[in-house]
Amino acid sequence: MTRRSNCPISNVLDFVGDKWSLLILRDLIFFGKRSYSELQNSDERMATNILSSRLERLEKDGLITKRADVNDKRKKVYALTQAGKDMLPIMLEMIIWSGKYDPATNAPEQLIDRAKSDREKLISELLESIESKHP
Amino acid sequence: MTRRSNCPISNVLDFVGDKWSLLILRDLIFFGKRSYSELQNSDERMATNILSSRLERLEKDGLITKRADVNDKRKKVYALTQAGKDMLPIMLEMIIWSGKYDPATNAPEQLIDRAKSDREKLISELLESIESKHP
DNA sequence: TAATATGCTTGCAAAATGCAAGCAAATATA
DNA sequence: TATATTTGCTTGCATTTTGCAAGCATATTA
Repeated sequence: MTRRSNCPISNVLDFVGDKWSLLILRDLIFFGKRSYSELQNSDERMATNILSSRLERLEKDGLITKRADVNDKRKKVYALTQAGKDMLPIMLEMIIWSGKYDPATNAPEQLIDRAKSDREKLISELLESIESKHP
Repeated sequence: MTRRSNCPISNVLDFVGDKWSLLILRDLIFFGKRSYSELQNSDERMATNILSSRLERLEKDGLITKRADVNDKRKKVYALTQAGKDMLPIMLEMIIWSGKYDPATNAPEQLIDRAKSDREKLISELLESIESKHP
């Protein structure tokens, strides 16, 4: 989206202020997904054309990268940039919010607790777990 | 938006996953706005029909309340519920992100620094400053 | 060599957004 | 007291975005 103002909140929303972009980043961070088909199979069932356009935009905006898979030439490997990884704290706060207000949340209690009281370590562990999947 | 899954991130996006809702909460928290016309005059210039529909939805979703103004019967007073206030940490993380990646951000350095290293106190101060405006 | 998997694109209908104008009730002004 | 202005919206319409379904080229597997 074109920049609406210099407000730091508005700015983030210009990048990921829609229903899908953060879910793609979530899948890359929390579920270790890397390919198009994996991303397509999330619980929320994003339409394939929307997924395609979001991936394009996230790449253009520097939040993810897209490479060819060396083993399977049909596949592409999607990965987070540092800017994309740095969206994680925003997501953790969302997890905390839902932990408080959504009785039906599927967030594990332990994750919510750690987001509250062991943030920094949780963040490094989650990001390290990505590294191990992107050798 | 209708609930797409039980994911805690998806859940928050179901409430505020659009370009405008969080900016309304921002204006209520950071700028102490309370009336329709004040909300209409943000830098991002939201269309009035969109503002109207978002306020309606935020109220229905329990993130804000709408009362009549006792002094001026034309006016309505919009205020945050606790659930709305609890979106603040999410916004603070957005401020931190923009502080790192947006060279043109208008976020005061002191705010960014405090969001990083003095969060809890910053949160209470911001929320208290709202109280004083909603006596 | 045929079947299947993968990562998309295309076409179209439906929904959401954005713009401009208008409008009733309350208040301020002359 | 009459008129103008402010406030908080609504309405109508054009544009953009989303969602659904089908299709398609290339690469891999059977």
